[in-house]
Amino acid sequence: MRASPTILHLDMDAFFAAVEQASKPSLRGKPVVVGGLGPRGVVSTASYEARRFGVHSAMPTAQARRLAPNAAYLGTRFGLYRAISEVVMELLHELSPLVEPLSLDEAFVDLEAGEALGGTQGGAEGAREVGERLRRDIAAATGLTGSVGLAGSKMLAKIASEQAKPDGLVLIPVGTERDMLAPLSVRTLPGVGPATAEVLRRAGITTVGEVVEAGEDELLRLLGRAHGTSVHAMAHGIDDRPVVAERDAKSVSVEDTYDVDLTDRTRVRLEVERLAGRCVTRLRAAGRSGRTVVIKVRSYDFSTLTRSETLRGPTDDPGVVKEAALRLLDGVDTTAGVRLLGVGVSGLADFTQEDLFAQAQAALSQETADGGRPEGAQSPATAEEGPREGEGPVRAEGAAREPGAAVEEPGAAVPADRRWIPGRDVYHARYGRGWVQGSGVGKVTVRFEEPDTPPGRVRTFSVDDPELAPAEPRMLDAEIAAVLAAQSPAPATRPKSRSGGVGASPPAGTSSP
DNA sequence: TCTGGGGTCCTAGGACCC
DNA sequence: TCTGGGGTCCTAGGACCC
Repeated sequence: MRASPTILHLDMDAFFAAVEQASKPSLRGKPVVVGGLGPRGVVSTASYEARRFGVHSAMPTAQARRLAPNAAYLGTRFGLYRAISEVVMELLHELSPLVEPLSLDEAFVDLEAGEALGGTQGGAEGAREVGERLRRDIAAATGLTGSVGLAGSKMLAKIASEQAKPDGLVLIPVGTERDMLAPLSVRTLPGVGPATAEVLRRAGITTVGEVVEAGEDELLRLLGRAHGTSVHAMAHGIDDRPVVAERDAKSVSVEDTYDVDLTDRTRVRLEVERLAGRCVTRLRAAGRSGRTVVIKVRSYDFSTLTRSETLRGPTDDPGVVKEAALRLLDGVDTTAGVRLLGVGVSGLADFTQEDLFAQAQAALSQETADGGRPEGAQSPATAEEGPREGEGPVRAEGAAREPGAAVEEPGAAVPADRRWIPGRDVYHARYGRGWVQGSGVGKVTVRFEEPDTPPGRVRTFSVDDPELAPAEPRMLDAEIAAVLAAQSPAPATRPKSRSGGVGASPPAGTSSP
């Protein structure tokens, strides 16, 4: 605990939903729900208007639709959120070099490590001024609101920003934290989720004050060594965790939940291969390699198991990871039906240039020897495959394509850029820019408006109207536009025009020779 | 009303080693 | 002579977070 409230926590308000409202004038002030739109989708973010109906994050979208049938339901657009997040994070870096992002919309800043407080200031009022200025700068740059918490520790700064929501700032003066914490629910403490809260509740502990009263011995008995110690300290307002700028990822994983349970073993194997390919694509994009391959299988009844295998050395070879994943799958019974499959790699190491070069050489020579693509070679189709933002994986069993068929034979399924996901930006040759409001039975409904126009009107077209095409997101701010332009073409900004659709170039080294 | 996707950290048992 | 004992790696599962 430091002497001044110099740890800042920023939390953007209903971030994904707020971005959608900023880019869609007709949705401002209206209930908006962003998340998975399929039959098994869940809510990522609900706007404050939608929360009034009881809709919240992690709720099944089907349940949200019953609670708020008139809300706008939109798929996620991570490329756009990432671009805006980058601009916000840059503003944080102007305060201090010590910025710890927790997600796209949340970060800690250690103000003591920066210049923002100035030489003589440094006290509570200096920190408050920095926080208020930050909120103004964020609003000016993005049109969005964020809430700021300031305190002498991470935990308290985060509690403060929660109390500040929406669109506010709360500073917890150093020295007042114990009294402030005492009446709060144990769920307020970081690391206390549903399971821990239930253990504590059965022991008659529901508030932070009661945790303090229980004493450390009792907590250790109830929660075990590591957890008990941590909960005990947090309840006393003791939290010395430093703000840590950049941490290397320790694992990379990819998973898909299927709209309909998979039972066909061939299809299950095919999906595991595709997931392994996508996982390695991300691994290589990060310049990493990994030694342990993990698969995850969630059954029809939601029971979940993992199987892992540690290789003799780290790899970023898709063939090696696919083989390992399939080997692991061999030991799993999937006949009753699986709803989710996942593939991950952990035990990450940095791959050197030499390693990459040696691997490319090996792959090349093996290909020559085989007279074909080595199993390890990344096929363009595999790199290109995978669900776009806001949609689930391939719809249902039976829709399986041959591996590699996606690019060469786009007719095999509805092409990604012809699936009209609600919320996506589109361009119509006659009516201009707009966004997909809904689609079904061969029709797509588009609202023609842009961030800087008045609310627009709606028109309906055939889903294969040749004059209608997907469009890149557009935001007013020049800086956000620049970030968007820089990241395009990139997988995150899919979909785009058909000619550019193949432009999601795999990272260097993964394209086929 | 059935429950996403991407992560992190912790625990616990068995293998293996000295 | 039924049991050492500590350290490390691997595997599986679970809680938690956004």
